[in-house]
Amino acid sequence: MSETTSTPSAAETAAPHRYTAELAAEIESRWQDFWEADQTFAAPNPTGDLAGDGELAKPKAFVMDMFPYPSGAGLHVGHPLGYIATDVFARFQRMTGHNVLHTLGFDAFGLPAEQYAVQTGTHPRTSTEANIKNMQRQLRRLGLGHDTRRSFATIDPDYYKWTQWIFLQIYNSWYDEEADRARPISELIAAFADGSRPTPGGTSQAEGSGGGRPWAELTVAEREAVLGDYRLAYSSQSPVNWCPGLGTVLANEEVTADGRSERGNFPVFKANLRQWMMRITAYADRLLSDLDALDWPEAIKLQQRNWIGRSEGARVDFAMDGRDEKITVFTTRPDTLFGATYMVLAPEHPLIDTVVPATWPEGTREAWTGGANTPAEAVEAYRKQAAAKSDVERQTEGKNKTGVFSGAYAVNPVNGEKIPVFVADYVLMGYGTGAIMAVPGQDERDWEFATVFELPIVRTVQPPEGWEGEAYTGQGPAINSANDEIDLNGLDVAEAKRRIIAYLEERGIGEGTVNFRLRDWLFSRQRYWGEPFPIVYDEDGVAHALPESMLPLELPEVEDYSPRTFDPDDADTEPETPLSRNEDWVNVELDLGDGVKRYRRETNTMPNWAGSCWYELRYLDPHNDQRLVDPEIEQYWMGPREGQPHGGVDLYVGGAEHAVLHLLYARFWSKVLHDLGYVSSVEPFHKLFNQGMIQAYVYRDSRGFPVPAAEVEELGGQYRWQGQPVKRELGKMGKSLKNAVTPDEICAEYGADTLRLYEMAMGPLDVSRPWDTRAVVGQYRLLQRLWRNVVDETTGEVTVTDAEPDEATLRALHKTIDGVRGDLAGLRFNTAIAKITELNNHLTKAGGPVPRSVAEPLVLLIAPLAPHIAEELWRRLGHTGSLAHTDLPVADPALVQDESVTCVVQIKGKVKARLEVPPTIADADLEAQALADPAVVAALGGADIRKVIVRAPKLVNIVTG
RNA sequence: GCCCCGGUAGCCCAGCGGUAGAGGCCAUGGAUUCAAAACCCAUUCAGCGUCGGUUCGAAUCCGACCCGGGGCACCA
Repeated sequence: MSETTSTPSAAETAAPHRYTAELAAEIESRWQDFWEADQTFAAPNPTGDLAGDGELAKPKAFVMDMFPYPSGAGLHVGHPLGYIATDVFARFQRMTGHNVLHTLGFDAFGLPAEQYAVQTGTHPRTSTEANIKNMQRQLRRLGLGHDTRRSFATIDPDYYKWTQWIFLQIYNSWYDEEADRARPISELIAAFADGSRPTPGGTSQAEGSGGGRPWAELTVAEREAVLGDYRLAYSSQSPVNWCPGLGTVLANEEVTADGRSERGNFPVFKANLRQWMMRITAYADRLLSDLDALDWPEAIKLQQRNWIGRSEGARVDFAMDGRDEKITVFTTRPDTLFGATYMVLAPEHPLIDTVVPATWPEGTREAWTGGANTPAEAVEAYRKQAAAKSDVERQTEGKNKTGVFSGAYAVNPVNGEKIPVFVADYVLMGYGTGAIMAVPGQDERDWEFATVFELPIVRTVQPPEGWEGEAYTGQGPAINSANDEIDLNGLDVAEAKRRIIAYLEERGIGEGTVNFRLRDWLFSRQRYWGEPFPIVYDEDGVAHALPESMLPLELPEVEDYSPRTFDPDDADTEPETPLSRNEDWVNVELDLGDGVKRYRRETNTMPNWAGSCWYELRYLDPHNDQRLVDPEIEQYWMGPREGQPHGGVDLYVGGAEHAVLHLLYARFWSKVLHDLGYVSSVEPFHKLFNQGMIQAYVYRDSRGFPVPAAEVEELGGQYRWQGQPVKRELGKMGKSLKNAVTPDEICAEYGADTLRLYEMAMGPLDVSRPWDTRAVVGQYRLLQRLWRNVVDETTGEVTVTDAEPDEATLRALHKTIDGVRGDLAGLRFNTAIAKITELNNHLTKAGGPVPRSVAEPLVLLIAPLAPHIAEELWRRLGHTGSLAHTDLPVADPALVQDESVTCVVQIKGKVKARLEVPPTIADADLEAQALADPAVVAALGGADIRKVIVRAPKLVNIVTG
């Protein structure tokens, strides 16, 4: 050991009891151990294995984070921002008389975990569990007050047993439109069986159908086909998003606007595949209307509303010219029906094949034929071309309208005009009916198409005077809209819609209707690392649900768990499920109630959203092996109550990137579980808060490559790395940008309390801001001054006195108490810290020993933010046990105001004098005092006073004539 | 193109009709030290993105525009 390290430094000699990083580390690990041993944060349930000793007299508070993927990269300082915030809030709630449930689990299935496992060549479970351990270590070091008894990971068989169980409930349910809720499928079967509900005929999209025959006469396969059209989870053959680069299909929500996978940014193609779907569309209306009573950021509500995309309009039937078929369209502008001069079918529209004539009709324009000899050839060529295009290509080709004439004509039902039917890819099969009536006069897209193909344009809404634009989509009186039976001319848009809908309904050729953009949720993935479906197929290919007794259906151990991925740009590929490679697992003999038979297992797995769709419920009752959650416990923590009509978690904090995906899916599952009577809450999350992102500077060299940010030096506004100039930009924090800062580093340098304070003090929680390691020291200094206000750095003795604080200190304390309570309740942690700092600075400046009656409330106030140092000081101040459940001080309203306030006297808005006055001064007294002030008299110079505005006690404004 | 959110000191941010500043960083000066770091004390720095309007009074309310960030985007 060298001399320099063995000899204590002068500072250590002078102040051996100073709050240093070493002392902070010692205090922090000691209190973390104490909390764990003491189970300080264990929240009692009303009943069950986690029930407490007595009555749960306190109001509850259920605080939650969006749980993390256990990434192999470990945490950087941006990750725990939300976890610290919820911990501060939870601790605050605990100190204001609440029974607080706060814990954290892990969302450990899914693509990221699997990809990481593939990269590192280890089994997903091995790497995932190691990552979870590492993350738990990092998080524990931050002093998060979690009820660790309630933590779990979605990959735990005890957990995913219930994920599978919920899937079965959804599978075994249907949506009763009349009752407007989900009901068990058994009730539907009973209704079919006793004839109280007729079996549907011929509408099934599945092979075979009931065809309206009595239920008793249907085969098992036929019955299943009928039920498949009702089940809330069903398998169907339909166009889905196929992503060869990921080797799996994706939900619409996982595909970006430019047709790429949200994860990995690979191209996505349309492919017709049999996949599992969730009938989320049945809940479209409720998902929309229930948003209103939620305490969510407006931006998120708006995104959900847009995604659900409710639009009111009408269905209208157009008869085909000379044929029996009709084309049904959806339009939001039935009032413009007289202006419909052509129609368009989506390339995938099933009617195309039947309506295309053998030859081009007389007089077909060359430009409409796409150069083909027959309509069939033209359509076939166009469909091929459209199918080969990825959504990316459709996007990059912009809004140039393409299409081809089908050779068929339809008839406009209100004016009898023969109008041509086109096939064009600007109409999407997935929206409305996949067919439109085109009204170029009032629709920009139709106008463009009509221009390209020289189709007639009829305005049916009078544009305003001086209108020089093309399609007019605004309000105005109807024109050119009358026949012998109806006259819309002169009516405004809304009234014209009403009249025409009534007209269409009378004649049975249309009806007012509501259409949604939302589509059913594609629920199967061709991956290994997900929940297996509890479904098997018999020898006829009929699906059967596994009974609850066979759950959990565990993932088999396989040699090769990696997904089959393809050339990302090769649309002509098909997914292959990893589980299908395992014949021993796939082929089973089971007794499902009618003797032992051979079955094949479903080899798809569930998407990673499945596990996060209901985890809030499992936190409540994590060890229950009889039900997913005890109803009494669910009612206690999440049930509807005053101000929370739909129930739900009291505070849910997470990133805004889950605005649609996770939050929409979780809401959907909540509603199903509610309808089926398993939970009392209708919504999972009452209050949602989106935290901002911690950004970081990225420094790039002349080639544009990131250089290690920690090694960059700043010289007079210039940034240099190893002598060479580098450019600075603001970006995300991460290993690849060489700017990651880890919580471990900051904890080692300053301690967890400093890190917590810094992250909370950087700015409002919902705002993104750049990380600045140099600035962290500011919060460290605060803690050092706080420590020094209580503990003598030289002797380690507690220095507080029993003397009464002076008036100014007392008022400062109560103002701080008042302000901090309000700020913590409102998640304004940055201003709460500023107020605590202000009080602490006041005490530092006052010098001398701090009165106990000030030091103790100060320690309590900072406890939610910097819990370790607060616990330590509280202990040194003579208290036993933890302060975690001690009540925060309450401000005396009489002491919240200053003794005197400065009143500003303005003349015509300009400050001319200042007066020290009591805060309770009356308007008249203040006015008199202001007018008598020598400076004011001088400034007035005898001018006429027109008006005096008094806002006691802060302001007097004199307006002169 | 449409819809949100935001532009206040060199930087991060308070203030959201009434004195432009709560807090922190940085910088500078002082104190301390044999010296330095740390700690302590003090100070500098903006007229609130731009232009109009409302008002006795606007950073704050309203309108238009500019800049930055986010979302949506052939959805009939």
